[in-house]
Amino acid sequence: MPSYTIGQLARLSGFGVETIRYYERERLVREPPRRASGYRQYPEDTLTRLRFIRHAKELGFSLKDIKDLLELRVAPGATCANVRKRAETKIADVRAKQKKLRQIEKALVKLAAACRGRGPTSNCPILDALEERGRAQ
Amino acid sequence: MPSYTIGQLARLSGFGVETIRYYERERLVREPPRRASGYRQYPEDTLTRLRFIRHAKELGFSLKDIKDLLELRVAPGATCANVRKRAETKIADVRAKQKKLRQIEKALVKLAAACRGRGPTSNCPILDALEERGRAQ
DNA sequence: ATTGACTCCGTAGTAAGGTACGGGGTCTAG
DNA sequence: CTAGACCCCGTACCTTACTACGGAGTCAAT
Repeated sequence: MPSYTIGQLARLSGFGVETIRYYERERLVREPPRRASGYRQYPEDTLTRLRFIRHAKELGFSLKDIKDLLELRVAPGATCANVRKRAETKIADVRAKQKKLRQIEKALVKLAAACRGRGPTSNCPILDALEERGRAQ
Repeated sequence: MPSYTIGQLARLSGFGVETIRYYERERLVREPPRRASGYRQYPEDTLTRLRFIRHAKELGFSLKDIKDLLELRVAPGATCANVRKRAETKIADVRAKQKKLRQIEKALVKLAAACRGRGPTSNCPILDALEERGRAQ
């Protein structure tokens, strides 16, 4: 199985080397084994994990949220009932986010459709669609 | 039509007074008219806007992103073609976010379903579903 | 008229999430 | 066997997005 140095991982994941070290300190990625020289040797799955972190960040999860999500797998001694309960909370969060995104999407589509590509912005009729949609809780 | 003091707006929007003043400095909300005393008098639509900001923040948009979204309405002198192009870029962003959320949701649902509520976590078979899904670009 | 809550402003401080630096050791291709 | 690229560590610094402070004026009710 392949293994990576921190620099290779940085290139492949799109994070900086310093950021990966920071995530290690913050326990978002596990401490990898080292070679004799002290160099970190990362297993493949660290890359998977880093990519997950990237996606989750773009979706507005904090590093703490992401840690919680990742720990749904590993929480030592936690019961399945507990894991399930926490998963269900996260599912509700995720669904709420999707709903809000659908509202914003709908408003943007309306906006784009209303613009026929001529005239100044102030002549576009539904330019406040975004705020109309934003009003919905 | 109703108007609000900054404190009323704070209570209704869930932001602090200081945060609203900060958003004014950062041009996320327009400077409201003042009464003789210098007190701010906000129109109703500022509340709508603040609620929109709240939702967008939860979805991982930065204040700069949010400003861009809000300015799709007001950009002075911008052509409709331009607005439409920018709206379409945002639509693509929003759809990508939704896709990622659906993947995370699916993984969480699988996780919750796999847990029958008994035994320790380590006995749950599909606890790495999250990372499996996270792998998908 | 006074009291208590609210508002004004500018400026300073804080928390999260990185990002850079610097002095040193390591690795590998030529 | 050495140059250039990479890695080690700790610490300091930076940006974003608030949050708090403090001294002064305002407002509404008693």
